[in-house]
Amino acid sequence: MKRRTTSSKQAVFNILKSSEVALSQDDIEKKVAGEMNRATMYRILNSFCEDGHVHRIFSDDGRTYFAVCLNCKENDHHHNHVHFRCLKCLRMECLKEEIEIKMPQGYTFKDANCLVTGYCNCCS
Amino acid sequence: MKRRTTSSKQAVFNILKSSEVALSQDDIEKKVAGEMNRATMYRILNSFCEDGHVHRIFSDDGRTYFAVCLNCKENDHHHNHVHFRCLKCLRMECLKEEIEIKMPQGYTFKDANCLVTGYCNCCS
DNA sequence: TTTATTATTGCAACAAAGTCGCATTAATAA
DNA sequence: TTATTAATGCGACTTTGTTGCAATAATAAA
Ligand SMILES: [Mn+2]
Ligand SMILES: [Mn+2]
Ligand SMILES: [Zn+2]
Ligand SMILES: [Zn+2]
Repeated sequence: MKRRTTSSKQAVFNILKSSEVALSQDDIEKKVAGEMNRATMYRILNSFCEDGHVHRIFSDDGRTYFAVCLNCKENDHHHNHVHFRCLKCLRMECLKEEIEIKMPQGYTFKDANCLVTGYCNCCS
Repeated sequence: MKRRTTSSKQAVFNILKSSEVALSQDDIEKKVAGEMNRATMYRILNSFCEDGHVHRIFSDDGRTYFAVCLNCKENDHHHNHVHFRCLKCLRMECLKEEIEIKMPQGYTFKDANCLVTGYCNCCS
C-alpha cells in the first residue's frame, strides 16, 4: 500500500485540474475550502510531482508554481514547453510552444525549466 | 553622482568576471577574501544587474545565480541563452545556445530564464 | 587640502518559501 | 473489527533575500 486517497489530496488536485493557469502553494491555499496546513499541502504537491501527475515551474518571483501534466504519458514525460508569467496580471501559464535544446557535446539532458516573462494579450 | 567604486564592488565583480561558471551569493561569499556582509553583497549584485553588467539566473535549486554579461551591448541586452546546471558537480553555466521563443498572438516578450538540468560532459 | 554631501556598508530584524520531526488521525489491508 | 502505516497538523527550523537605521567612506565642492 503506497498512496492513499484523501480529501485533501482530491481537493488540491481538483483545484489544479480545473485551473487554467499554474498555481503556487499560496494560490492553492486561497482557493481551497476550509483550512489546510501548509506543510501538508507541500507534501501533497511534492507527491503529485513525484508521481508525475503534476509538474513544477520555477519562477523568477521566488515561488514555485504547479500545473497538471497534460500530454505526459506514463513513460514519456516532457516538460520542455515554455512557461509564461505576465508581469501585470501575474498569470502563470503553460504555453504550447515547445523548445528543443541542443545540448553541448557529452552533456546529458535531464529536465528543462523555461520561463518567459512579459505581458499577456489582455495586458499588452 | 550615482555609483561609487568601492573595494567590495570590485572584489565581487572580479570574482564574477574571472569565474567560468555562474555563482550564487553563497558561492561568492566563499570566494571573497575576508568578511563581507550578506546584505551588502546582495545590494552590490542587485546594482550590477540594474546596471546591466551582470545577469541573473533563477535556478530550480532555490538559489539565484549571477554571471557577467558577455555579449550585451548598452542598448541590446539579450539573455535568452540557455543555462545549464549539472546535477552532479553542481556547475551552473551559460550555454552558447540561444533559444528563440515564438510568443502567442498579442503577447509581449520581456525576458527569458531558460534552465536545463542534467549532467555535464565530465559527469555524464 | 578641507569640508560637505550622500552612496555604501554592517548590523539586526524581518519576510517568505519550503522542510522536517513528532504525535495524532484516518485509509486501507488483513 | 482490528492492525498497519500513510497522511495530517503543528511548531520549530532552514535558507534566500530584503529593509531600516546608524556609522563609514567616496567624491564633489569650496
Ligand atoms: Mn507547464
Ligand atoms: Mn547566462
Ligand atoms: Zn496579463
Ligand atoms: Zn558536472
